[in-house]
Amino acid sequence: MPIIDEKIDQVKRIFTTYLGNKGLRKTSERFFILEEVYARDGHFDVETLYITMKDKDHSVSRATVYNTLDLLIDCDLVSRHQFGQNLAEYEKAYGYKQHDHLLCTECHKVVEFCDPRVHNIQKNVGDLLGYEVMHHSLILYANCKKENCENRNK
Amino acid sequence: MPIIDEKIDQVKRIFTTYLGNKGLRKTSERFFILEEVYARDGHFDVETLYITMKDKDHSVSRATVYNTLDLLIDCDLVSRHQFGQNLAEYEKAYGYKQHDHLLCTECHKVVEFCDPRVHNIQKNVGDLLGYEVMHHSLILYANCKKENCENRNK
DNA sequence: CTCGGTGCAAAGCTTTTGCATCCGC
DNA sequence: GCGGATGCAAAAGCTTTGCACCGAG
Repeated sequence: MPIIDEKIDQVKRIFTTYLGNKGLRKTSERFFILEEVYARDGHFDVETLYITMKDKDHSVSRATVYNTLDLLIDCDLVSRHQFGQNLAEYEKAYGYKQHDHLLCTECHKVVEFCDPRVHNIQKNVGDLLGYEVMHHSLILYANCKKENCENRNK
Repeated sequence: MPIIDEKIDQVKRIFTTYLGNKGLRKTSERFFILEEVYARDGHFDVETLYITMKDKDHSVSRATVYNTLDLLIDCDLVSRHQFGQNLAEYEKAYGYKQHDHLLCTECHKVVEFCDPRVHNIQKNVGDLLGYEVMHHSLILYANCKKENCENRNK
């Protein structure tokens, strides 16, 4: 059996357990949304997910999408990013390396990177201030140089 | 003359120069907004600034507030933060130490902190990926422990 | 059978836009 | 006086909410 199938099964088990522990119902809509999220690569917004599911005959309401994504975030299966000013972007989170984002302010390209020092800072600052840091958001705003940016001034 | 007065004069000179260089007009509204921003401590949102100015008989339109804040951000006199999902918060930036934020997810308190390693990461990652990083946003999401948090479950 | 979940549409909120008027240069 | 800036209100866009109906437990 391909690794990808194992992963989605594992994720479904985690979600099932989470729903059980919280006394929440295991509705088909919630699992359709989970499947669609994990079938995607990279970032997506609510509207895109909503349209895709409608096209696939797994239609759910926008309200249910928002509600379910909140649940998935709560059990760490999904992460939310606020790149722009008014549009939340989401991303599957289980089994993928923790990473941060660099945004090009010229062409709006998003590059993912990973630096272990971020985690150290998170830990140290938490200890210093007397907080337990659960997670973080680090965004670098940058200008691409000409040769790196096929979309410049797009 | 108090230091505070020197600072606002300095900031006004910077803004005047910026507007001059860009060929933008030096309107009274723009300087009223600059004054009000620098009279404030900590974070504020557009609506609060708008209401305060209306109460002080320096009434300007919301559109002008948004427009002017964008200019002030462009010349590094103001910084914008996206803490919540739908509300941008702003802060004066000139002459204040660069810092990042820790948010308590229990009581929504915001704590500022400063860690020099963040700047190193910004520089290193930029060099590695071939970007020039202009600025960054780092937010730590944390849980306060009981004794640190007078607002718990507020 | 109960009550939480869903769907739909309307409402809410922040931010942007269009257009007539105003004023810095 | 010209063209950019402002003010106002309407529009836009994402997210939340209210309510009737449905279906998991």
